Amino acid sequence: MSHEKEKKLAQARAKVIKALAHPTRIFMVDLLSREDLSVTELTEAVGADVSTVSKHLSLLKQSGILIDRKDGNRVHYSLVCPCIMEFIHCIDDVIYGEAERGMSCLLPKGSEAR
Amino acid sequence: MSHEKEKKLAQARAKVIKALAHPTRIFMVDLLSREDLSVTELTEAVGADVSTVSKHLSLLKQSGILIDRKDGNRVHYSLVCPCIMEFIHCIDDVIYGEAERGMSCLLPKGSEAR
DNA sequence: ACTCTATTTGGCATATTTGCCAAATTACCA
DNA sequence: TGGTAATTTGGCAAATATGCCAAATAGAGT
Repeated sequence: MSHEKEKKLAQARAKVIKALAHPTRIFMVDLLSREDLSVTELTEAVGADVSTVSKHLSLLKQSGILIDRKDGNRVHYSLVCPCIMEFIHCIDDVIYGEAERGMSCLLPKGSEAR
Repeated sequence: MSHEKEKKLAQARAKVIKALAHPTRIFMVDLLSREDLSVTELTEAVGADVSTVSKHLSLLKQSGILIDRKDGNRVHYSLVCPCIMEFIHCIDDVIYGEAERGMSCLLPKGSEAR
């Protein structure tokens, strides 16, 4: 069976994308794209239990999306790669497409018809 | 508690990203970024049960990522928005960053927060 | 040492997701 | 009309993910 290499790649990609696949985690990434924040600050913004937020952050860190930095008592998280937000804006294109059914992103691929 | 608007957005984003958060589905999207394929063709490439593949495709369609087109007996799926692959390539940057811990996505475009 | 505050971890009950089988559906063709 | 290939759907058991509580850990200041 071919495609073995592509399948491995897909697995690695899935691991990262899964880490983003949660409303709270996306929200936090969005916030962190503007400024670094501590767990407490994120917890307030999110409005969930601290332990829950901590686990979300841990997941995002393990996936290579965030890094943490100790600052005395606190831990600040920040985006490793700002391109994540570009990525997410691309998702927004899909959302628009869903709503308007006209077309969404950059180029029509020549396969509309509907 | 503010951020209500951003949270709604995060929810919409999560719906789309969740649809991508599976190795098989990413693999299929990758294949479809090169050419449209039928369910049978995708099933062969993926190596899972047809019903499983069909359900994956249905999910991707419902999320606005794919559209289907009937062709006689068959159904061909294709990417609605090619930008999805950019998104995925950005994910690759994160994967590299994970492996090399050096730096990854030295941005091709004007980025750096926004 | 004791006390806060901040963060992480363990445990667990409750959702959600996944993937296979079998059965239903749809379209083509003889 | 019957037969066959292509696709979807229903159902269900097994695997994962989620979120809260309680308990553990870490740092700063007294």
